[in-house]
Amino acid sequence: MNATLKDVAIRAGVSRSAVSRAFTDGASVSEKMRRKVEKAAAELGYSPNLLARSLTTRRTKMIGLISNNFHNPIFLTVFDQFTRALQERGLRPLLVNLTDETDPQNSVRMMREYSVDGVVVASSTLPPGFSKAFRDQGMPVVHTFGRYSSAPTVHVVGIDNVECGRMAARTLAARGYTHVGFMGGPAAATSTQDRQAGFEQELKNHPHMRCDVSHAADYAFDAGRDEMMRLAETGLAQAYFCGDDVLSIGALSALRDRGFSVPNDVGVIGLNDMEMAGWENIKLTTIHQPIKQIITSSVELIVAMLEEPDRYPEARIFPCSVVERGTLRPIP
Amino acid sequence: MNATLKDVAIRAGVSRSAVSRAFTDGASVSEKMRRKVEKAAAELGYSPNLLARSLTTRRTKMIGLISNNFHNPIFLTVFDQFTRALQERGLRPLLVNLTDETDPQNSVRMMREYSVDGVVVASSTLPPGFSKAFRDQGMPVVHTFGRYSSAPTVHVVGIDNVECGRMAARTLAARGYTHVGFMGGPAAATSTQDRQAGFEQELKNHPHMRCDVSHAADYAFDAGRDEMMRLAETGLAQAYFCGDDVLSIGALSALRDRGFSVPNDVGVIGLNDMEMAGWENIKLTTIHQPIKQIITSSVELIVAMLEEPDRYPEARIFPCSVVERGTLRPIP
DNA sequence: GAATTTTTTGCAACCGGTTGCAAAAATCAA
DNA sequence: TTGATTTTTGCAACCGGTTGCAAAAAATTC
Repeated sequence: MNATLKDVAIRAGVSRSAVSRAFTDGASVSEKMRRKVEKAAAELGYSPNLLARSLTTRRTKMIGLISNNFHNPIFLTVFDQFTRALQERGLRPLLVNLTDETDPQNSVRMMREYSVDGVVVASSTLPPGFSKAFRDQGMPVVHTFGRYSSAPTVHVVGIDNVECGRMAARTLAARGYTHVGFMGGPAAATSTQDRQAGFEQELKNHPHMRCDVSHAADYAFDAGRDEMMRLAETGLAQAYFCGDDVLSIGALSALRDRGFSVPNDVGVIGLNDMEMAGWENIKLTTIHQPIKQIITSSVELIVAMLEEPDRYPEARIFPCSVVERGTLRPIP
Repeated sequence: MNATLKDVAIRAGVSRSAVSRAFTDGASVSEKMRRKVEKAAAELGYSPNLLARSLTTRRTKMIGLISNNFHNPIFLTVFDQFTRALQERGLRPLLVNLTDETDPQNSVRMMREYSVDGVVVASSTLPPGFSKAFRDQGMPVVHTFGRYSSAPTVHVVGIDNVECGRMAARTLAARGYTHVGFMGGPAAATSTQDRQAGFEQELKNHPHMRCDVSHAADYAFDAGRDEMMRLAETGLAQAYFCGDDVLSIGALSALRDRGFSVPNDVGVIGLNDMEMAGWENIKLTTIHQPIKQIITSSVELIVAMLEEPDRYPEARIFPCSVVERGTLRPIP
């Protein structure tokens, strides 16, 4: 059906190797030969089969992009950035949707079956062991939004969630709140655990501050809304650090629904600074996570690993900062 | 590095064909042989290379998933649904991000290079010619959210945008608005053109109604907001049909910002019924598009085409319906 | 113009699988 | 037990490419 190398070779009256060389740059071919081959190829509408090629070159130019969060709008940005950055480098993302699965074995097998050149795990909820499973199979892997560790076994690109927790606590303290709440995402998510740990740790420096802790079932609007509804029944703190913007927006919706004014009655600070956080009808005060830089860096890293698979693991941590909008009361 | 067929064959002391057969179901292998091979394979951690296999079977089990909208949150749902539905059928999506490109030739070549089994074009803005280019190359293709045509040349799954336009006009007419506005997405998008056509067509049945027309630069929050800001300067209609929910939400933000009350001063009706449209602080009246059904159907269709590539083209059109929330004044 | 060096080309083997065909083994019938 | 039939197995060619090596062609040197 589609023209093959052989067809082009016959048409151009040359050997198959010659055609192959004409299509790989850096190969030893004369100008005359290249032109002859290109002409024949154009006439036949030939384009090389990358998968057949990968058999010998051992490069498929495919990168497995694994995620388990298709509910948080932030991930649309994440996919956008990833696909573009990969495409710019001639790579293609093979998308894996992991909903509810945390056992890496299936994914590892699948990625091996497809001979992807590398794997990007884009998730703030999967445990470090997940990405480690790929490394153990000798696959280049980068865990984007993964847990920061001072002794990483796998390349991690993201933020220091513990520090973000601290930052949130400091921000609330500075505004004079004395009874605060941490509303995390799923308790099993590493990002939630770390943000909580940092938050509580910093509060120890402010002994007069009380802290409630609770968790939403998911990093999603509904989960945040439901959890805040529940809290509104049982009694509210003065201000909440929500583990994520989409949770915060859900929480805001619940608060307004219950007749509470934000920030007068209750304050909210989120994390991510997603596009929506800046919308006029939301105006969420939040901690900015530099998504774009994180992803660019992740792609650079995975590309570097293609050249140097045994690269010494590193953690690339990007600083975050508070973006002041309208959901916390001003500094007194 | 990774164990190959040959390694397993040697270890099990059988021929390579035997190993191959043990891994393809329906092949002629004795139970004894299968067990022997599986044991050796397990010991070596072998899993077959799907791409090498695809060379002879001519099936890669990869589906190209092409989209050009990574700004509309609705597409996160779209990707979620697509990846899951494909995965359930043992297929993998190879994601293509098309930002700003409407020439299909590049994409076609790329999809051929990767020998995808089929292509799903998920876009309401790309012209029919785009998906047709794949069909012309003999590739199974489904255009999801594509333009409905009574004589489709390519399989289309989606809604009747013209009818949606009419529906919006009828809804506004029933509420007694006499000066309405159509605020579309990009003028080049087929969905915008069709929605506008239906809208204007229906208004002809209501000669007392006046209609303004304008377009946002993109199907995105900012674009909707900017466009409504502009309209607020030059004079507003009583109610707007916005070509999409995310545009509507942008428009709402602008209206509230400019001090207009919705629905008292200005009414808004959107299209899509995205998750956010139901949020408490938004409560957008909109036309529901059955995304889930559309995608399930799209995947069923592309799977069917793998068996029957020359299947006669069809258009699968799903009905939409108005979801009443809080952004239009009640029927008088 | 011959000898030497460099560049270009084709041969043949290989990448990791599948598959048609015929031989071998197992099963069945008498 | 033998012969016929069915099932299982291995051989070898193939899928669509790449690549090391040696021969051929072109370029350079003297």
